[in-house]
Amino acid sequence: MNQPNWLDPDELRAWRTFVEATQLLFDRLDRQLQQDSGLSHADYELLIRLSEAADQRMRMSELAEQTLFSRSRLSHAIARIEQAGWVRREGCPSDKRGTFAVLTPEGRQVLEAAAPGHVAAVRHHLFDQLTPVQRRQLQQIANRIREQLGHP
Amino acid sequence: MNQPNWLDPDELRAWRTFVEATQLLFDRLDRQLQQDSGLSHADYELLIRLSEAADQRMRMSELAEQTLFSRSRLSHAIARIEQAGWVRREGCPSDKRGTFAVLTPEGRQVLEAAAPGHVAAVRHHLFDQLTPVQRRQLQQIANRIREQLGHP
DNA sequence: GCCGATTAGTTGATCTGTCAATTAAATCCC
DNA sequence: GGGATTTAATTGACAGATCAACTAATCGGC
Repeated sequence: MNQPNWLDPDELRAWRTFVEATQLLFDRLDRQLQQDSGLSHADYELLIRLSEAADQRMRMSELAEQTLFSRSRLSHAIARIEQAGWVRREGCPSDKRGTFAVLTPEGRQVLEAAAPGHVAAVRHHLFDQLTPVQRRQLQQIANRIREQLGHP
Repeated sequence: MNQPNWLDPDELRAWRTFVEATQLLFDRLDRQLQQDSGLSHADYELLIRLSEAADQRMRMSELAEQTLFSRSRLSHAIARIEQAGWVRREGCPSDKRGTFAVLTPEGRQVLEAAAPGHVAAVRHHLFDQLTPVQRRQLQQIANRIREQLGHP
């Protein structure tokens, strides 16, 4: 790291294109969700993970892990969507430190209303733009990066 | 968009892997910058764009475009790093509505101190993980997405 | 069984980003 | 050349994220 090993022009171009593309993509998806359903992408992520969990519930710490939220962020976020009536908290009987976040029927409804539009947007802005081969390439590239960053 | 065209399992896996990988990557790079140089990635982006500009200066609106910041966000962000002494503002003589953001020598120093570590991190977490072929694939995929989102 | 260390989760202060409104100058165009 | 429109940039209020500090329960030895 002493004499910096600068990015060559191709790498720099690839890096900036990548940053720009992901930024634009996530911004667009966020906006779509927000406008069509009043959900932030964070909210959506939380609700969908809960909807997939057994009994519509998950321990806070597991939810944090799955969504890559910090515990603090998760506490605040759950407090907000609890306020909105989309989840409720339940204590864990076997570990009294623990809390379950539980998806409410209202939360499920909101999610079900939001999902088709969101999925359509992901499809439209991402998968429809890629060939099947590219989709596999992207999967492999992303997987490599993720693994290296310690998510095996 | 009526009967939702759900993602098939491969697509879902690819999507989640992609989201997770980008999240982890950007988080990691942010943290590295913050800890080693006290810069957020946003700060870094602003400083480097200015450092590349003719005369170390750029109009606010152009800087906003290049970095994909909203104007409001840029105003606030520049106010903060101006406070830190890394840029100053200068009025534009030919268009009195306009403002230039100008990199100060202190700003340049901070940037020069931050850059090698940041570049090394990008290299380590991204390019070193990819084959040259994959790097080209990523560039093309990102480019396709970016173009479709209206950045030709 | 009990004391230190760890783990689960929350809280409040602070920072950053967004949104809508505002100011001021330039441009359009008749 | 003067009134409507557009463009550049800022501002303030609010929403969301981070960070450090905190509480409370469990675990791990011994």
